[in-house]
Amino acid sequence: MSGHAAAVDRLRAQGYRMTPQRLSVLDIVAGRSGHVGADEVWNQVKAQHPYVDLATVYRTLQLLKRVGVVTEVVIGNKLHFELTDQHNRHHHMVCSHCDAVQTLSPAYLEEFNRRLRREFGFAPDLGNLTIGGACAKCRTDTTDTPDATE
Amino acid sequence: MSGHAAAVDRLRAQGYRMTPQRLSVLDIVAGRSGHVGADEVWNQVKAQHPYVDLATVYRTLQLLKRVGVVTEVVIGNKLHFELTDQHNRHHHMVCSHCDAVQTLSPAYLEEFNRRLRREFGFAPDLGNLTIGGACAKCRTDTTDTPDATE
DNA sequence: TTGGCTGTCGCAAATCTTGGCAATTATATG
DNA sequence: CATATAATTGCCAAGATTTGCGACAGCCAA
Repeated sequence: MSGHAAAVDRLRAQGYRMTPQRLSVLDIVAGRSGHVGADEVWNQVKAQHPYVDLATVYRTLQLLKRVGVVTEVVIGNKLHFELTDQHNRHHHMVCSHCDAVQTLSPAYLEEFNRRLRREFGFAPDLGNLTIGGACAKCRTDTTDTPDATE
Repeated sequence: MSGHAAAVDRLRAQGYRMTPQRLSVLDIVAGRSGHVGADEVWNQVKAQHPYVDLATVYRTLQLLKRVGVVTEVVIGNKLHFELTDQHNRHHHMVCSHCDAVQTLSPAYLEEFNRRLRREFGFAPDLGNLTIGGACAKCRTDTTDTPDATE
């Protein structure tokens, strides 16, 4: 409940409104420690508001993402979302073999971030950065060591 | 035609076959300096083989990607592909406002790559890395400076 | 309060991508 | 060159996500 007031403010500040549907979506994402799939969010939303459409859930998640309240993580072919934690920002390493997700401190990319801004004027949105690859476990499991790693 | 022989060898070496469809897809991607959308590939493939299915194009592109012949770039919500240039590897910076694409030397991520392997045993597939964000032009155009940049 | 403007929603259709399955074809072998 | 076999294709449909649109609701001005 605490974080919701802030989210409402953020929406209002940009001319958006807080609706029951949006509150519900926010509740569900906020109620998780990790990330949630869009479909999962929908299922839970329907428990409270059976009439809510899946499109609304998607739109809401994209909205919350745009406003900075939630963060999008691409896992496999599906979109997942998690509450943006201002005090514990992190990136994601997703194993393309087993879809396992590890978090990564932004410290690892600070220098990189600065260089992109300085040298290209490009402001990377690393909040949405997801790094694909092979996790330690799957690397030993598979015979074909992916060397397209550069 | 020159690069194709190498591609054929790569496929054969892993037990795959070279079919007219695959050759056609390869031709088209190779005929571009930049990246091509899957649909665009399909349209051009159909000019030569009208019966080819879109699914085949997607499967072929994924195959060529797996073998390392082409590289996948996510632009907007669509998949694009380009010929993998062994001698000029690069990453992509995609502006989320105007979908402009800039290339980035892998040198910028060498240190990062090494740390991930060393500290996590995670082998990042940076060949597929695409960094979203706001390009220099769009940053000045937009009023809402995206600070969710971390 | 009454309009009017704008943001939202539900619904349906469209778009992009992937998967199942039977028919077809590339390739090694005799 | 004919044959066997496994890879590949086409076709179809499903899954995931986005978009267009008409209806509706909140909010500000008069």
